[in-house]
Amino acid sequence: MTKQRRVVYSILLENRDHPTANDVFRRVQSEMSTISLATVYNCLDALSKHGLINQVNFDREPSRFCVNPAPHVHFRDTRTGVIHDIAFKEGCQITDLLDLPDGAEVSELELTISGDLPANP
Amino acid sequence: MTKQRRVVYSILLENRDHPTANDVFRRVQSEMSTISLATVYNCLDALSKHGLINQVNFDREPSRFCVNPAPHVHFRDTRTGVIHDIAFKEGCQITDLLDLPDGAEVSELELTISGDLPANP
DNA sequence: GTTACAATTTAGAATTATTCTAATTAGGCC
DNA sequence: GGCCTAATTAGAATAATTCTAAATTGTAAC
Repeated sequence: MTKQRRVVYSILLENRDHPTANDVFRRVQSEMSTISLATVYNCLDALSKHGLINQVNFDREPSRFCVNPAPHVHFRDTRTGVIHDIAFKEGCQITDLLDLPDGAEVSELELTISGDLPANP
Repeated sequence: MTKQRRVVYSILLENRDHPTANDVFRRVQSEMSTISLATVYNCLDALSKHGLINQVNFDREPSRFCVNPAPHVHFRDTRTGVIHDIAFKEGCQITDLLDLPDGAEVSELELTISGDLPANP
């Protein structure tokens, strides 16, 4: 854990809105003006490799980053653009629903959903 | 349906190995040497918009294209790199497993899995 | 058959998220 | 302090995709 990685991580914890690397860069700059974008990428990568954060990909948009350590999927509200973390229901295993070949071992799984949420009254 | 779109589509039907736009370009070139990469992108986009094909994204790798019209997800065998189409088990709705907010309407859903398949004996 | 029009294709330039490179800096250990 | 490794930095490079403007095609009307 370097100074930069700590700052990047704390910025992510501060506002869990699934920022892009660039968003993170701008936010971190405001409290560590000498940091470079490459470092932000390095830090995000290091944090990701150590399992502290997750990289979230919607289609081919810029990657976003998520500090939620619990297993979950992502739902983008197409009206507002907000990305919500969606938990699994108690005791549910997504792979139980799939016709996976015998012996298949899942190592990574990413589920992204887009759709509409009813406007809050 | 233009000539180019027909060729792109037939190339995809011919070999369902989830090629990238570039793969498609090279294959199409062999029977229509004047086609341009931009056209391949246009065609893939048009076919995709009309629901004939699906764009498949694994992390930030180049998009791949899939002609399987049935609902399914993608499993990449990390050993061979091959991408397999995985069907849902009978009558299974992935969203049933999720704690979606009330009234959420899913319009798109992409599930990608990486893992190991046992080597075939 | 020609003309007019819109949509598509083409080639190449532009964009942009990300990665790479090489040089500098920082931190830990003797 | 000096040494060593890893991390950071700035900027260039990469690569998938999109954009632009000109050329082509196909179609429908006349």
